[in-house]
Amino acid sequence: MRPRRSKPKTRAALVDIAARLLADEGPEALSARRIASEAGSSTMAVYTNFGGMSGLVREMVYEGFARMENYFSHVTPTEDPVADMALFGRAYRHNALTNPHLYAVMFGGASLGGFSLSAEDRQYGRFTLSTVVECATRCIEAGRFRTGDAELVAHQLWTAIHGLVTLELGDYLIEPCDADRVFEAQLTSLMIGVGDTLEAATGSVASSEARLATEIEPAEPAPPTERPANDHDRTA
Amino acid sequence: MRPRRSKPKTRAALVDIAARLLADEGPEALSARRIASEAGSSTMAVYTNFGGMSGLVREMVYEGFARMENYFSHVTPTEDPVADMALFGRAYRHNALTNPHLYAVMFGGASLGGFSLSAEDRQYGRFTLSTVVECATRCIEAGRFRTGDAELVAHQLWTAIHGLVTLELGDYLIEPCDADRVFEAQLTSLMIGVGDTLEAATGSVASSEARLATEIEPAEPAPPTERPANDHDRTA
DNA sequence: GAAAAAAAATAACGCCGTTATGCCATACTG
DNA sequence: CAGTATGGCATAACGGCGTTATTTTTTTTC
Repeated sequence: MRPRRSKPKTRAALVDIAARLLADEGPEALSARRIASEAGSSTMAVYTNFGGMSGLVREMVYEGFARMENYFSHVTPTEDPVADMALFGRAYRHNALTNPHLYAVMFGGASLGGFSLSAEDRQYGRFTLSTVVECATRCIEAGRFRTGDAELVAHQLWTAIHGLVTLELGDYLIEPCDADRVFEAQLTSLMIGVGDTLEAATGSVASSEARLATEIEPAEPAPPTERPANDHDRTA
Repeated sequence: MRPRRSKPKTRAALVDIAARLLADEGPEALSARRIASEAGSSTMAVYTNFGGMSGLVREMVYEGFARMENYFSHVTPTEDPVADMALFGRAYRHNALTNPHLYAVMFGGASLGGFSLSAEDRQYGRFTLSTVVECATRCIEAGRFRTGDAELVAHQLWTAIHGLVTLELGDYLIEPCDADRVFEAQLTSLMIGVGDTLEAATGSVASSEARLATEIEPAEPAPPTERPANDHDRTA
């Protein structure tokens, strides 16, 4: 005798409300009581649907990586792989600046009362890097990048841009070295650092700038992911 | 009639206990109640001495930057400024890995219940970069770095290494691209990116590795800063 | 010694995540 | 169609948090 199934409205409503609270008011507004109150339900709904706040936060993280992946999917490969790579960097930063609180949660920079992500959660989004690795491979094959390890190159670019974005979101980068300046200089330096020439890198980075507005920024926020609903797997 | 002055023991004791709790158990153990309990006093001590938890956290941040500056001060300039610069990178990472929770608090990566740092606090440690800027100037004067803006170069190196360290502390960097590998590759790439040659950068980065163990790691944790005691300036 | 004033103790307020309990709608079974 | 078990959800409670109003204690100065 299989009993009542939770009406799927509740779960989606909780996710939507949590996402809105996170985006509008930041991580401090993400409380089970607040979310339940706005959903017109009790805090128990959070526990039956997600096993606790951690589960709901994990859902947000998945959503965050889905958005990032959506932006990445709009980087169309061209015959200038280094420009494509620079565009990945711009897309990464654009995603972080568009969803700053979500980005902070994804990479632990958020003030989440106490619940933390599991190791599995942290590694969840690393698959997103696979497109970047492919692009790095094309850069190497084109003779633009020196190193033979595309995955290593992707990690170097990722960690560098992540650091800049993190400090930018934390308001650590101010004039005269504001985030825009450091970012542009860093993009070029990174390409040179892994093997490109000054001239080629400068050109490719410059050409990637226009593509941000045409290819990446118009990307809509991606449909509400509708994940396979892995309820009840509460974290430690 | 000037009244009772707080016996200075209490203030120092609170800072010491908080620092120990942060180092041993992480940011989640940093509660006014817990600290007061371990100090054998009431939570009010936190408010009279620091104006609240934010004030005490700010004190930790100052301590954190003092430790970083202490490590930086052990980077002795040599005739290979690029090796010196690489050593700054190693010192930065060493400091972060030695005081991981403290580093997380300094740059907002910590789960602090809700209290955040003021803009002033965030900019406090940027003076620490001045030694790095000087080193960048020497690199430029030596013809090793291309760009003329030493401050910009310092920011590029800082944000890149910060990103790597942040992801390393969050356990985001796993095999085969573990933190050590990415860090070593990144050090060299960064130097090349800002103008050094592959050969020169490789040599300087390699030579900086031995200096970490001899110059930086032996540096003791720096004396308990004994700051000018700016009590009562509670943050918003 | 007395008085003033700041530090610290006590206890309370309103948050938080979490959970034990119980109701009740639902979806199987017969 | 009726009965029943089962899982979602509301209620209310527990312990912990930062913070604060109130009171007590201690020190300094006259």
